[in-house]
Amino acid sequence: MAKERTPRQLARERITADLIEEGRRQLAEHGAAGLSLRSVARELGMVSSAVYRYVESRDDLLTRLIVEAYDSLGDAVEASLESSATAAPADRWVRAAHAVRDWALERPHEYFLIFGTPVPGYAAPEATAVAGTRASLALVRIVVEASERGQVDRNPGLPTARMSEELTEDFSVLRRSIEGGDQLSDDLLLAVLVGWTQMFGLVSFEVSNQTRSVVENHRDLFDSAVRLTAAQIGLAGAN
Amino acid sequence: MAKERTPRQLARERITADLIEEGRRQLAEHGAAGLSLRSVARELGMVSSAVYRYVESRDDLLTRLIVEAYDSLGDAVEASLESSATAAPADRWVRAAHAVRDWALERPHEYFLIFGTPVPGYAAPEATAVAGTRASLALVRIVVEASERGQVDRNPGLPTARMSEELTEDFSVLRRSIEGGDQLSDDLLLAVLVGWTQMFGLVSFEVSNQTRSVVENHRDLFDSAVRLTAAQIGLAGAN
DNA sequence: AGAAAAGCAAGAGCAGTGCTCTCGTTTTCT
DNA sequence: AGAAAACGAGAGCACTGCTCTTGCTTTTCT
Repeated sequence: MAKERTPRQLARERITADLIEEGRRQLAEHGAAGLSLRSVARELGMVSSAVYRYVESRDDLLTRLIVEAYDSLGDAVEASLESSATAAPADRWVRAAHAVRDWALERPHEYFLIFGTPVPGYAAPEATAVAGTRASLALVRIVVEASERGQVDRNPGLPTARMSEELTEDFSVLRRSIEGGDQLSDDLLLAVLVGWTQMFGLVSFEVSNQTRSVVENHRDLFDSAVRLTAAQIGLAGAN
Repeated sequence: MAKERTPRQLARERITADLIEEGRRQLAEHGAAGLSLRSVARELGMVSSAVYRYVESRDDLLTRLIVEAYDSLGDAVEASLESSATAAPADRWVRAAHAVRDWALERPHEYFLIFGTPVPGYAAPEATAVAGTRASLALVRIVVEASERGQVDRNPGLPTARMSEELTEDFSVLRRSIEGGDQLSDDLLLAVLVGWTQMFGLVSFEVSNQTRSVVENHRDLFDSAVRLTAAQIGLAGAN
């Protein structure tokens, strides 16, 4: 019961990988709308019907590319997290945010694949749901770890907002799904969610060129913005 | 030299309007990817080549729909602004934000047309740039008017973030392009931008179902979130 | 080892798309 | 009234995703 793979299986794996690779190439160049199975087949020197042996449909290929993109983004953010393990929480937050932004600017099409318009008839399979949370979880972890080290200082001047009972109930559930989530008070959790959505909102705006008439130095704006959200969360080292 | 329109011109206007109307219908139902000129023609009982008398291309039709969407969103937010003229600034902010959210949830496809993936070969014409800023400007106006009435209270406890010289220079330019922009200090302007991107970020997440596993009561979360950003901006009436 | 089964590449074909061009017809302008 | 412009219809091109059939090869079962 060894794990020997027959030549055919090996070939299959190689061809499938080539397919995805070429798909990723075309996606990066022309965007999701410009990804064509026929063109992928052509580029790989096979006839169009042959690719259906390896990929169920165009949507299937797209789904794999989405998962890949999620993983790639997750890798980038987690790498940032590790490299900043000893830094001040606020700096960790800022650096992780920059990791997201850099990643997005480098691969706008892949970013849109994740955070843009749900492609064709959408309904992104649940497969993506797992991989999809890595980047977000990484951001949360910064706050959790900071809190555990007593490096979250929510002084009384920090603004808060009232929440409905239903929302605090939701927060209880959410907290339980986060490792070390009991570190996060309702106020803190809300601030984190706000910071989280703020960051992705700004990245989205920038990647889709929606901030072009607002500012010239996008990087500086982003830096100050996430630095501000770090302060609003109460992360130590924000000033 | 009266402005009498010939029957043909009248028919042209009517048909063009019908075309856009049917396009909007299909967009709302199937999304931008599912918008087909041939299908629009079919639905209107004309042959596919005929629509090219009224619309240059598929992208042209899409562009008109984008402009329409921008205008529709702008209308919605400005209407909210007027209806809340006498309310506390923080409440105006929250209500305007809900206007955006409600609008987006009602027409997700049109929302994505504006804030989602740049459709096909993107390069949204400059025509959209004008209409595009209305909703954002409305939010800014809330803060400007609040400031003019002395209803912005940036007490010393409010977090801030340092900015580069280039960014403050950008802010100077930006300020001049805003009516009453001299009301907005650097810190305030940054807070507004952060609140602005936060709001759209959260709406985007919700419309694209990215918050499904985070919370159940999305409306409550949104409400508390924008209420918090109102407080972070320093709008009076946030507590 | 030999037969059956499964996997595979290739081609033809279907239905759909955006878009162009031509050809009569109708409307408008001079 | 005659010239010019606008129009609807149709055919056609190049492209897409996807299916089905046809032979051939590899793997697996007996």
